[in-house]
Order: sequence, then structure tokens, then C-alpha cells
Amino acid sequence: MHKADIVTILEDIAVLLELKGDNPFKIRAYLSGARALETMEEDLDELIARGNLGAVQGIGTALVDKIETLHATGELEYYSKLRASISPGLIEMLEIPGLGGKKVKRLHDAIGIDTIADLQAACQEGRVESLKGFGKKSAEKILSGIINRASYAKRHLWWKAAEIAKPILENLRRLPEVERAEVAGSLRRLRETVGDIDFIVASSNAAPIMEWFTSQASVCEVTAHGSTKSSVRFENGLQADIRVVSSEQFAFALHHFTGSKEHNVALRQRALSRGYSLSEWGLQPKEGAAVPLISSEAELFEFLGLAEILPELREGMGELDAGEARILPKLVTAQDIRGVFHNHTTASDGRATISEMASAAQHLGFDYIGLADHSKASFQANGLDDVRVLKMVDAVNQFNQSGESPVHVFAGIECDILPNGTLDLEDATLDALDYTVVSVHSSFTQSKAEMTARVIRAIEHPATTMLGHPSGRLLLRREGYQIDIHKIIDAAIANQVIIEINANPHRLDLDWRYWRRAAERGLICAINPDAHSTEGLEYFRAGLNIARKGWLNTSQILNCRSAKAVQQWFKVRR
DNA sequence: GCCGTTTTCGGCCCGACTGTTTTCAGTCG
Repeated sequence: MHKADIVTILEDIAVLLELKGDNPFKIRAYLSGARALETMEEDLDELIARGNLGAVQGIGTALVDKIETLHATGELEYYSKLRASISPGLIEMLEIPGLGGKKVKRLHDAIGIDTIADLQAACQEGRVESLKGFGKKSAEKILSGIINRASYAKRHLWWKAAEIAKPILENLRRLPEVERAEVAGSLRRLRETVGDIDFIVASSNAAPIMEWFTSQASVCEVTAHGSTKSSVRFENGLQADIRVVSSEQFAFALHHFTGSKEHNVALRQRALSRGYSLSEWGLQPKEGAAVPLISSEAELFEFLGLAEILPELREGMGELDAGEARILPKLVTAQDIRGVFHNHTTASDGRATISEMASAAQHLGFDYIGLADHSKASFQANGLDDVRVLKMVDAVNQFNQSGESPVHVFAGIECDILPNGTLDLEDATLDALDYTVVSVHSSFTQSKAEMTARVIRAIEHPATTMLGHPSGRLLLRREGYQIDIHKIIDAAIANQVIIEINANPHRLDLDWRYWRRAAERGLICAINPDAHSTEGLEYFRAGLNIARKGWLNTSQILNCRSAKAVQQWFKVRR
């Protein structure tokens, strides 16, 4: 068994022990053992062969035994017994906010709750609120958590859906019957979350395509299987539809199923005003005129007197006007990105070293990378105090001077904004850094006025370079904190502070809906992967999607500037 | 379950917040 799978099992054991009400320090030991295993530099095979696994800090005799057993056999009796002793519904219940291991255990032991459905019924019947340690508010909170969870389950992160869709699209295009194939829908529009995946295929022979689509190995349920349209559901609950049309209809079908609804309505009105009826099947002249020959979306837009409107701009937010005036933005592409900011290393809670992060940045074709580990108030993330920050600056300087990498490393920090709006580090410490990202990680329940004042105070600090994840939302998991984003944007512009697009697929914060107007008013954007590992740097692509949806061009994005220009920007406020 | 040790158990990282209590337990980051 590979290291990553063993790490997952150790983490699983910790969750199961939590539900058993086991010693919290034992639970922590499994988690820290998993983390030690994950982040250790030596090769696991070699370490085990040398009998040296126990020398790793955080892995003692019991864990050595379990890890070696898993490594050799892929199985562990302790784990399978533990799993069998706990109903899977209880693990799911941990996903409800406010419920941890102890409360789930008590609900199970006291009133026999085994599943989320049981729990919902018990809350509604008043059996939860009468339980010692719970109360009316607890029951209400659990109930709304369950309801949210159900509504969230209908949507999926763009990143996840894209991962599933990519190989399917590639395989579709390899089928001999397929002339053209694309994804449509919100996935193609690069929305932050998607409800399902739509594939549009051009072919004159649909049957074999339907057959292939519904019999893929990853399909767990076929919900429809027709002659030109089929639907399937994958294991994670995501649904995918496929529609096969003729090649003459393809551009129209692709446009129609890409949406958005608002965009389609506006485009149909425009077609009507020019004497044509537009539908997913084609463009029909109202009276007598010839049927236009159209084989691509670009031709469709051109026929209607518009510049080509790319899918990510089709949100019914003024794109037709801009297309008519030929003032659509030239959107940023991956090739324009020369580096990224706000990434973590092993100094705080990241998994990779300075050198590993720089090397990964080089592989992505970047000229520079900014490292911004947590500050000390983020205790749970092993945040850096002033002394450790200065050590980090030295380490970065040494790395840059060593000539090890052509990638220049900028020394930054993700400094906590304390509840009163002051920063978590001394001014002198911040001055020693190339740049400072300021972020809220605590006291999420402040009022809107307090939170807004708090963040503005941080923006006004002369050391602040950029604001991290301004809303604090976690997509499909948690709403952002209460904050007046418009006032935050005003303050950022007034103080020449950048706002990031946090590119973690769960965040995508600041939201794309704000960017067009904010950037027109002078706000500069930084696309920040918030990577906690070398793989996490790939998230910059999700941030790029948001920048494109926000109508941003290269001049409005710090990442598109040279290392030298970035260095100059960092000095603007200092 | 790990670690360090005055070598064989006792401590293990912290603070805010919430809702339940009436002095604190559980959750979260």
C-alpha cells in the first residue's frame, strides 16, 4: 500500500476513535502520525527496509507496527474491526456544523440515532432538545445544518466536476462516431459550482455513443437511456447528461445548453428583433429569408452583429452590449501568468519546502513565487511568530542567493487580522518582508459593522500589500462572515491595496461578480492559489477562471507582471 | 498513542465562542 493511502487510513482511524469517545490525545497522536508520515522527506520503502520508521518524530512503536502492516499487506485488522463497529451514518453526521464526536456519540447512545434521517426526525419531534447538554437552539442549529447539507449536495465544486468531465470528454472525442464533442452548462461557463455536467456531441450515429456513455466504469446509476439523450449518476452523486445532435445543429445546441438562461433570453430577443427565431435547433427566419449557414458559436454571434462572447462571460451581465460595441475584454490566459503569491510551506502548515515550492513553480513555467505562511495567531496552523518570520526571510534570501533555481522567491506572510483590526506581527517584522497578505481567521461572528471596520483598519496599515479571502466563505460548506464588501473594495482602492482571488476551489474569494466594476475603478487583483503543497499550485487555474469571469485583463492582475515590476509594486506603499 | 524522563508514568497547544449551564463542556480553527 502506498503512503497516501496509509495516511488516509490513519486519519480515518482518528475520526472513528473520535466517535467512540476515545482519548483525545490518542486521536491527536493518530492525526500527527498521519501528518508526520505525509510530510517526511525520506522514502517510506527505504525507511521501513532500514527499520528506521520509528525514528520519525510523531511515529512511535504502535504506529510503526500499523504502518508496516498496511505497507506490506494493505490491510489492518484493528482498522477493519473499528470500521465495522461504527455505523457509517455517524461519520456523515460529523459533517453537520456544531456536531463533533462527543455529541454524535451521545445522540447515538442516548436516543439511538444512527443516520442523518433519524437525527432530522428526532429534532423535529423534540427528542434532541430534551436531551441533557442539548437544547432548543442546538436542535434548531442541527436541523438547519441538515437542510443546508441537502441543498448543498445538489451542487459540486467546479474543480471536482472538471476533473470528472475531462477524461470523459477526451474518450468521447476518440469514439469513431463522434464528429465534435464539448461540455456545456455551468461547467463550461466556469461557474464556481455546478449542478451537473452536460455533454453535447455531433454525430449521425447516436446509438453506440449512448451505449458507451451509460456503460462507463465510473457510472453507478443510469437514470435515462434514450436514443439521443442519456443521463447517468456517478458515485459522488454528480449527474451527467449527454445529447447527440446533427453537426448542423451542434453550434446551436452547444450555445443553448451552455446558457446562462439570462444570456439566452437576451440573445433570442436580439435575434427576434432582426427577424429570426433562435432555439437550440437553429436560427429560423420569420418570413421568407434564407436560413443562414452557421457552424460555430462565433459565426452565430457574428450573424447577430456581435463580437464572439466567450462562455465565461455569458451571465446576462451586459455582455451583449459590450459585444455589440466591440469592447469585450481580452481575457487573461494561463500563458500570461508569471508567478503566484500566497502559498504555504513546511514553516507553517504546508507540506513542501521553499525549494520544493520553487521547483514546482518552475515546472509551471513561472518566473517567481510568493511564500506567505501563517502568523502566530493561527496557532492551529503552526503560525510563525516574529522570530520565526525573520528566520524565514533569511531562508528565502539564502535560497535566492544560492542560484539553485531560476525562480525568484518573494518572502511574504499571511498575517492574521486580529479581532480589533490590528495585525498579528510587529511593524519592524512586516517591514523585513517583501509583502504582507492580511486575512481574517478568527472571531467570524462579529457584526457586519465590526468586521468591516476591522478589515478596513488592516487595509489601512502601511505594511499591508494585499487582502486574503475577503469574505471567508467556503463553497458548499459555510457562508462567509458578515462584511460590507463594497466598503472593503473602496478602502483597498483608496490605499492601493490588492485584493486576492483566493484560487482554492473551495474559496474563489473575492467572488467574480464584484471584479468587473472594481477593476474598472482601479482595484488590482492577485491570483493566489493558497497552496499548501506543490500540487496545490495548480489551483491557480481555478483562480484564472474567476479572473476571466470577472472580465479582467492582464493589466489588472499582478501575476501578469514581471518579477521586477512586482518588486516595484511591493515598494509603492513602503 | 507519543514523548521524555528525576526511566516507566504524566502531560500532551491554545483561545474564542456557543449554548448549556450556574461553572463548564464541546466545537472550531
